[in-house]
Amino acid sequence: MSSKPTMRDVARKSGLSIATVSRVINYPGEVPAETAEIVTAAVRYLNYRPNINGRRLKMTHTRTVGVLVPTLANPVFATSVQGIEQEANEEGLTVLLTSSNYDPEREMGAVSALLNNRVDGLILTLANADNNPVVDLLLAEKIPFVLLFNQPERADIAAISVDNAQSAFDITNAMIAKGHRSLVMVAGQFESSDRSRQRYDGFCRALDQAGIEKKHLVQVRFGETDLVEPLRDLLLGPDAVTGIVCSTDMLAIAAISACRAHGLSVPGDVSVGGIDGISVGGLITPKLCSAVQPTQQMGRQALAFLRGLIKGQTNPQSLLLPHHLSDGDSIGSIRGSSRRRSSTRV
Amino acid sequence: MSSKPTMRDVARKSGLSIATVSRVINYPGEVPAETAEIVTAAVRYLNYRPNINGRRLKMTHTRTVGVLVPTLANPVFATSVQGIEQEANEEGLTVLLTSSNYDPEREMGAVSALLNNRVDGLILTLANADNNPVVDLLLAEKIPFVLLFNQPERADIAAISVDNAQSAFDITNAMIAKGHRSLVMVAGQFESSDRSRQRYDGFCRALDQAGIEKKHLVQVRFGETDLVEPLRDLLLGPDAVTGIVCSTDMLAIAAISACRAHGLSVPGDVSVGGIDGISVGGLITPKLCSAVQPTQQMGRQALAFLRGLIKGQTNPQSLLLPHHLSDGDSIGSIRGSSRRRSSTRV
DNA sequence: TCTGCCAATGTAAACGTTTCAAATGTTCAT
DNA sequence: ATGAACATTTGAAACGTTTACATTGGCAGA
Repeated sequence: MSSKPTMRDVARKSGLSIATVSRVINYPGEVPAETAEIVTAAVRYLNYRPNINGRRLKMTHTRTVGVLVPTLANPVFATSVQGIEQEANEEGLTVLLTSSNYDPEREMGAVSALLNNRVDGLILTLANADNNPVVDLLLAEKIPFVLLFNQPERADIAAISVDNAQSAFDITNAMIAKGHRSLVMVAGQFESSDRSRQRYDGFCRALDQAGIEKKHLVQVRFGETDLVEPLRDLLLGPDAVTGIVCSTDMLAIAAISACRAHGLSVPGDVSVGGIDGISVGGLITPKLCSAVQPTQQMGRQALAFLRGLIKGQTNPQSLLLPHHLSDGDSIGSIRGSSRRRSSTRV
Repeated sequence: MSSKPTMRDVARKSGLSIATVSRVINYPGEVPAETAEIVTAAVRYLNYRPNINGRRLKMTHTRTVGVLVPTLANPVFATSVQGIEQEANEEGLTVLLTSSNYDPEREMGAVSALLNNRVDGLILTLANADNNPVVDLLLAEKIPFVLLFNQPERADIAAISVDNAQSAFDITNAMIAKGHRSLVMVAGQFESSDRSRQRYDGFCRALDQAGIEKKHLVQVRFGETDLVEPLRDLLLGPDAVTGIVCSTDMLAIAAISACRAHGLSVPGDVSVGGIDGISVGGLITPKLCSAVQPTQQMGRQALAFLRGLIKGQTNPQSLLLPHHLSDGDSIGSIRGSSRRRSSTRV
């Protein structure tokens, strides 16, 4: 007997029927203690473990949820997955994880694979939530899903996010409040992230409100961490900026590094702010100023939300969680003289 | 017809048998182009997607691998999972991800859940690879598995890792070479990570070789990022250290932060070195000196390795990948005067 | 003793695949 | 015309569960 023991084997061993065994395993309460004991003894003796695939085939639901994130390399997504996992674990749900690498093309393939697995529902962070074929597919097939970090325009889609535009608005304002008038936003490419665009909108709104005309934008491929060249002109050129607003903390950390590489100090010469609130931001020097979102909590919420949808709860609601500005020291007051000196130095 | 279309539906629609449909889907080459066309038309028309659970039940293998990591919050593991995912994706394998949160108790539960899913094999990063009940279970059940980051004592277990002791030895030596004689290692608790212990061993070996008697050790819970108190005495006390070797880069970043909090500069007053080589280490100031392991590559390798075992390749081999020291500037030459000044300053 | 009821257990039919063995058709040399 | 050889296709039996329904037996009430 080399193959794995099945329920039938347990039944034979315990002299009971396969149905009783099944009941002992799934509804322990509905079976007399003695029989349960016999069965569990056989289970232990044979080292039996239920084949979940048999169950999944029979049952209408699989107690499995699919998760799609752009990448695990950015701690903001890794942390959200942690939250999802925790909550899933507590509920005895299995998580199927995939990543798109920010590639809209791969999103469909990944979701397709998840659907083939007959997941009960999905948690997705999409490149672009609006006009997305994946969203259309899911709606058409009536598969419950929750968007995470996306802020779709349509109101009938469940989504958990912070207010992206407002986050960017706030961090930008924090710089403006310190006297900065010449700012650039460093953002991931808009095609790869609607968050990027929304955050850029918030950045622009803040500048507009302050009556600042000049709006610089530097876009980089996702995963790129070398900002030395992309920022050269804006840091050293004739109309050099004094503040860099980054659409993610990862970019902010890279921006600080680039400033240093150009001989500029942060926040002495240039101020830098980020968005996301990844934990490492609080450990580096200067401590990163960021619009912090409750990332892990958002993951948990997303799963809780999804469970509701799976249970049949209708009318998906979007949830905008509050963000807050962290008290870092990567944003400083403008000091015209210091900035001039360092920019002429090169 | 609200329920999902099945293969039977496709067969009916295309006027062919269910067996032919199956063949078109699984072995497209072995079927005349015309019939294939008819079938795929029906598939498209019905929006049919194969139910993987049906297949998994019938087949002996599931084309699914289970992955267990301590946490995704540490980029070193997140990155390795990225590597695993990439390779799995290319092979059309599904990844089931779980995390133990460094808790040995939870390892068994997590692996058990993965086995219930009938994964074809496992990639595990265990708290402690030696005398581990999970390892025993897997060996007993003859489930292929590969350890990642673990360096087990037994030679008959497949494992992919760098040489942990040697990594620590090298980074420690780098400090000694700069004149440091008073060193501490900051490590995660040994019960939660055999890597920690192995790295501590390497640290000790380097000190021994240099004839340094005093071996300081500070152990912290995993996930802990506040080292201000744990390091207070060793940074400010009478026999303050000049160098901190950390068993992970995350700890190293936290250690640098703690030094700053105590008014000490890195590397001016204290040198700090890490192990792992997480990417953010290269972006912060000072650039982190670290014993770098090819994390993502290790993930890919682990999966490639696992595929071999699943295919029946016997005699699992361990693989020690090379590490290298990164050229950072968190390790500086000893400057007795400077160190004294700053330590008396407080 | 019989009836009816209830608790405990068992029987058997799915669930959606894959795949072996068998059936059907087609081609071609004889 | 016959049948061998082959290319296609099909029927049907698993795979390991869950669960509606049937069966069993014990026991209370008459």
